[in-house]
Amino acid sequence: MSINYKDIKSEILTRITKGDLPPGALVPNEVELAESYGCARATVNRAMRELTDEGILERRRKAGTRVRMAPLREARFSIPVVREEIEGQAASYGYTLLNRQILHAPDWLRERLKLVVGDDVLHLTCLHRADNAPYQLEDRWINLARFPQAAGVDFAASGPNEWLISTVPFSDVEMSFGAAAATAAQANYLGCTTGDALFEAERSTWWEGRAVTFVRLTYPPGYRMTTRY
Amino acid sequence: MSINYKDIKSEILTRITKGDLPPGALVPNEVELAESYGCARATVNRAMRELTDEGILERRRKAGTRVRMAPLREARFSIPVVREEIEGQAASYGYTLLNRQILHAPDWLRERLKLVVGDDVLHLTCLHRADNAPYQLEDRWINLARFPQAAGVDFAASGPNEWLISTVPFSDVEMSFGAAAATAAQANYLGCTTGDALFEAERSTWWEGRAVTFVRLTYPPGYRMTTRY
DNA sequence: CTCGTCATTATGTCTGGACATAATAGTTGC
DNA sequence: GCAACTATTATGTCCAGACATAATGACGAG
Repeated sequence: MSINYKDIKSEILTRITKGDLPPGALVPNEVELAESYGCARATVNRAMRELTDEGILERRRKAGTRVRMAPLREARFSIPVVREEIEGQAASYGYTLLNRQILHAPDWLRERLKLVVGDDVLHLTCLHRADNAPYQLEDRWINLARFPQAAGVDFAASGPNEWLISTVPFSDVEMSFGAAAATAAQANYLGCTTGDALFEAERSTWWEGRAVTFVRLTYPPGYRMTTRY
Repeated sequence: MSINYKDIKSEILTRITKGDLPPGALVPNEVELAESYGCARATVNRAMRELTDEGILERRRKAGTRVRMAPLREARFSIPVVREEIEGQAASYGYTLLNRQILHAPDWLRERLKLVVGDDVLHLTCLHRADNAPYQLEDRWINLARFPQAAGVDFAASGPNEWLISTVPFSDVEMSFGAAAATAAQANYLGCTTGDALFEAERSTWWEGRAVTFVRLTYPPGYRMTTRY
């Protein structure tokens, strides 16, 4: 029953929360800690490295390890595939493709995705339902200049989300959340009133410096996106 | 110039995105990989462990390592202290305490924070401004049964956020985002019209199983919370 | 055929050593 | 006093080996 890197993590964490190691304080160096815990430096190193990844500590070569001034608290949350999200709530999943067309990228999209004039995009509008009630309105734009094969896929049966996830890689993502008043079209599909406050999530995805897709997800009034950590 | 665990990570990642290792595929075991890369198993282990943490792989003892079916797409973002967020945009930060009172926790709060009937809470309402324009309306509730010292702090000069961060530890957090129509009071403080669509973030915090604080942050129309990864 | 037992296997972690690298602090030259 | 070098120091990474642990799959008893 020897010392575990997890024990060291929680021991250090206790010292911090007890005020023994206030924000900004210098944590003993790895060699000293290893000696005092009676373990190898690698073990201490792992504990400290993870605490650093978690935003609790701050490390600089030669300068040493310090407790972060304002502990960088990171919210993480997974963005599930809608279908899984709905089925996870023991509700039945429904999907409808509302609209599909190929067109030149509009100006605002060109700017967002850094596209070139004349690039074609596939524009899809889909509605996802949970137990038959509108759950999410998906406004999807796929860069055909990058993924021409998307033009040949039939999105009538399953959403572009699922196709993209299994076939298109990505490396850079920008997400943003906000609120907007429902347009007449949105209100119609989501079963609410024009002007209602809707929660909106947008995601842009790139691969090797080139745009893959942009999507705007809109939810009915009252929807909340929740995460725990 | 030997092999780095980062090289292994990106090599595996390339194999995945190239379709060489499709979702669900079994990745060679650590011993084999170590041999083929000509490095120690510990190095391969670290690469695989990090890819697992990042949601790319899935590992089970004896069963081996597999590429995740639906790569767990995680948005991570740090929740900055408002002041730092504003000053980071090269804007001047302004703060006003609008309201402060001690009262019994209302029912909805008791339920949310799992409080006991009769527990006192400190209720604060504050406005944060960027270049004098309303930036964030903070509706803060602090559990006095847990942190009685909060009652003695003067929040006139700086926000409860900063005090909490530097003095109160927490271990469990639940965050949620949504949209809501502006109430008359919110519209007044945020300089918008009643009924406008506002972006709302809520955060509940616990430490050692007991509630620390609950806060609801409301932003003026048009605000977007953005993250990159 | 089903249930429990046990060997096998891949990952999880630790050791004690090594060299690499970044950043500081001290020293030297101007 | 200032700038450029240099030694020192703490972290970053690696290695080769070891034992721990969880989960599977095969085997045997009922």
